[in-house]
Amino acid sequence: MRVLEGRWKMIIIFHLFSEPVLRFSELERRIHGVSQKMLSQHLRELENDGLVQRTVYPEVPPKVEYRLTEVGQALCPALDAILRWTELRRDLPHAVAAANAEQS
Amino acid sequence: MRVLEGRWKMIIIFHLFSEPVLRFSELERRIHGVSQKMLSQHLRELENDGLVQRTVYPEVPPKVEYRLTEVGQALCPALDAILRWTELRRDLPHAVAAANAEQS
DNA sequence: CTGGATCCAACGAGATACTG
DNA sequence: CAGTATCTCGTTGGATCCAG
Repeated sequence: MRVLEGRWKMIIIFHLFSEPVLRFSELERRIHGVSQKMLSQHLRELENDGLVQRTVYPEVPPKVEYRLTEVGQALCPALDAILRWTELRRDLPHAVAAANAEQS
Repeated sequence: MRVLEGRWKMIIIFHLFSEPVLRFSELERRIHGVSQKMLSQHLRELENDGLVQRTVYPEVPPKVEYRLTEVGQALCPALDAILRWTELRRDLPHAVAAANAEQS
């Protein structure tokens, strides 16, 4: 379960979910604020954990594609559920604040 | 979404999911390896984020109960999906390893 | 274009001791 | 019982420079 730990991992997977094949620079552009180091590091970890497949095309200039593996795709329903939860959360933050206020 | 970041947060929520009301020491016993510091710190953060409700009984000895808020409970389907995914992952780690081996 | 290497700051997390 | 206070250390993450 610690496979998902890391500032950008879920975000990377989200992007590879909505856009099945992405190159390094495309991910970099889509994920605002990520550094090259963190992107490649997280991609390597996700690859080692079997969530992401890395395909290298021996060309000049180099071209590398990333896509989710079968296991990675199996995660999508779960991440979708989390995404929907975050949206739900924004819909009723007042109830939360009110409950906390009452409590104290 | 960073609300869930932290080594023990998901685990805490899992326990409050299967056992709706737990005291501090009960959580401490159930979560193997957590320190008091991390437990109370994560519980405070979860409380501030509106996922966990903290109830103090002004008794001697002190008694504090933790339970999920409505928002916290809404997370359970998502966490369940993740849990099921981790189990699925253990069922086909061979396919992953094989794919990696072929790739390289 | 796709990174690797290096350095550094900030944060997370554990161990330990102490308290109302 | 339910924490807080420190200290320390390892890890994470960012910036920058370099390379095939």
